[in-house]
Amino acid sequence: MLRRPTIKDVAKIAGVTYPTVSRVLSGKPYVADVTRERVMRAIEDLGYKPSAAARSMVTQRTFTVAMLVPHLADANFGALFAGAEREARLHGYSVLVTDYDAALEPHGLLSEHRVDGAIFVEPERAATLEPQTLGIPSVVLDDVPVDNVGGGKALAVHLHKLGHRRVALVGGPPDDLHASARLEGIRLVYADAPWLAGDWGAESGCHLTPQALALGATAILGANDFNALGVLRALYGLNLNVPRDISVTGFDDAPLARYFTPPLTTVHQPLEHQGERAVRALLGKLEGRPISAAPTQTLEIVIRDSTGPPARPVL
Amino acid sequence: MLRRPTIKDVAKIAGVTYPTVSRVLSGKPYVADVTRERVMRAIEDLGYKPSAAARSMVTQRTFTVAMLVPHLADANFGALFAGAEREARLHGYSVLVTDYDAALEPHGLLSEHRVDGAIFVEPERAATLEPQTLGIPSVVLDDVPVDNVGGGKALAVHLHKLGHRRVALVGGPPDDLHASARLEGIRLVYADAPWLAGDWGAESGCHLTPQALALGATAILGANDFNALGVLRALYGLNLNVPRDISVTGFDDAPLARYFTPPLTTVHQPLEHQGERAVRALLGKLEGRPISAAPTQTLEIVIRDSTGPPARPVL
DNA sequence: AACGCTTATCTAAACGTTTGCAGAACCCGT
DNA sequence: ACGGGTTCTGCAAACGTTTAGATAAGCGTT
Repeated sequence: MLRRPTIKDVAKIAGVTYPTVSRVLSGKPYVADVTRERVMRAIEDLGYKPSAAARSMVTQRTFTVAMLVPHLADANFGALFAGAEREARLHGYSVLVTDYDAALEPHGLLSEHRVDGAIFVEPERAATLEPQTLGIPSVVLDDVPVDNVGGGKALAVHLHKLGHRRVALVGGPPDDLHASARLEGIRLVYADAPWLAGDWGAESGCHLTPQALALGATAILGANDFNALGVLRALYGLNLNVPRDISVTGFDDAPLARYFTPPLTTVHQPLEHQGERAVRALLGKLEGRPISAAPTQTLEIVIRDSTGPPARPVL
Repeated sequence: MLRRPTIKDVAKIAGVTYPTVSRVLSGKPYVADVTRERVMRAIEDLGYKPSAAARSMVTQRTFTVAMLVPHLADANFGALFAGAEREARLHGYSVLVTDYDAALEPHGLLSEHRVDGAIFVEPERAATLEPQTLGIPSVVLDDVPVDNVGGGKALAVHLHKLGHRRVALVGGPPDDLHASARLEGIRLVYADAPWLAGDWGAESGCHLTPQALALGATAILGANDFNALGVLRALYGLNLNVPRDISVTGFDDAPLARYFTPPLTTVHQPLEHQGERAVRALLGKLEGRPISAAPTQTLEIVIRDSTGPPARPVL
């Protein structure tokens, strides 16, 4: 197998010197049309592909940004990525996804200048990484604020109107900002609503449900949709009907939430949009543009079948 | 902001020439202990980080492989990635995830020699990309064969033992190999089982359910867990109880499947293991090692609450 | 017919590494 | 004291680009 063709090979068969090829490739002005065409043909004929390494060697840019998630395994970030990807591509950048551990490895993305910047999807680790330690610009997804408080409140208002007098928040890590904000919103309506914290998984919602019931809640709010799924599962096990006996809500409006049994009342998170905005913020930093503080994004409630009036106490 | 430190800066303050630094960095022999230490200290002091671009410029390697999924959005590949990542790291490689479109872009990963090889998670596009077009070694996840037929059969056997006489497969793209293999397994038991094809999403399972019922099925097999979730949703809407009125099964054992209502009987897919094996196969190709054909992996059925004896026709 | 302008191309340096080869210093047996 | 290993370090070329600056050619003015 022979060496891959380089810009010089192209130059030779096009009958020009290699910087000219470079000019053609990067669409610089001052190239005669006929030359450009000859070069293009040569590129085509040889199947030439530029070398990103060589390019970024001299430009000191990779035109790539990393999107870092805590654990790739719990990847509910699909739409988020889609938005980020689209926005990035629009500006000539590409996006890579990895998890924190892999990226921070000695040979990882972040340690070797392989990306121009990074987006941390969960603040978790980012907070502990001061920018100078990191060596590259970064944004945290939360730099694009969403109104978790408002979302929590909307859910609470909905339940209150239905007649619920006692509700509980279930799931979400105890020190998590998102979860806390959601709780805050709920407490705007139910001042003393208890919070049974856990993590973001279904398991958490599942095993905390009995406690929520013991506290007399007639509606259980999952801190996110997966927590809610766990709650649904637990109630099914307890032979309780949703929403007749108990109402349940989620948060995020995961694509699957509308297919839960019953379809879940939740708060829609515009993930795609957030992805876009995170990329815009990062590219802004990269190109030294002034970054205008993003306005807080309001969240819409989605009412499905998992909420209803509380069960009348049997007289 | 000053220039990032290079190997030369390190050399200068360590009082050696830069190739020596290079030797230290790559752990080459023939470096005096005291020199090595001085260099290490200099690296530390300067916060020097090697430049991946420069390195791969000369080595012609990036020590990175790409994992390509059709659409990042439907990312149920969590465990798969985790396995791949671990195996890759073990061999000094890192793994990046993107989707086909992004990777094949003019400036994408694959077009610019930014990765040494690629893993295609779904054969879909891979088939249309001959290796020479691609320019880099690649493997398709299916090169690591799993026994879809056996899995389908196991499910069918389970249902048959329970007493079901008529079942239907719902979901999965009509020309998909996995889906077809699963059907094949099912037909080993139910020779004339109908297949209502669609795609891999919940929606597909949802809207095909009425047809399955019309065909007289007492058990509906989702082509994957998401299809099954859709089926569950549709049955809920029809006021049918699972498993009392109808049995439902999935395929893949997604992490969430145990939390469905009711918890889903399905076939466990050892995704993590598959990820590992795909990486091993790819690295084998990369390093010119002979690749031993992987033995087909058998799949285990997981019985939960969504299957039971068929409803007796009301006499 | 010499002059400046614009347009097109070339020359050469630079980017930060790795690596083959050539010295230099040292230790060993003679 | 001397050749012959070792062990360490320096020198220089190479990897494939981009880009600033120099040069050349064409053309309309004077």
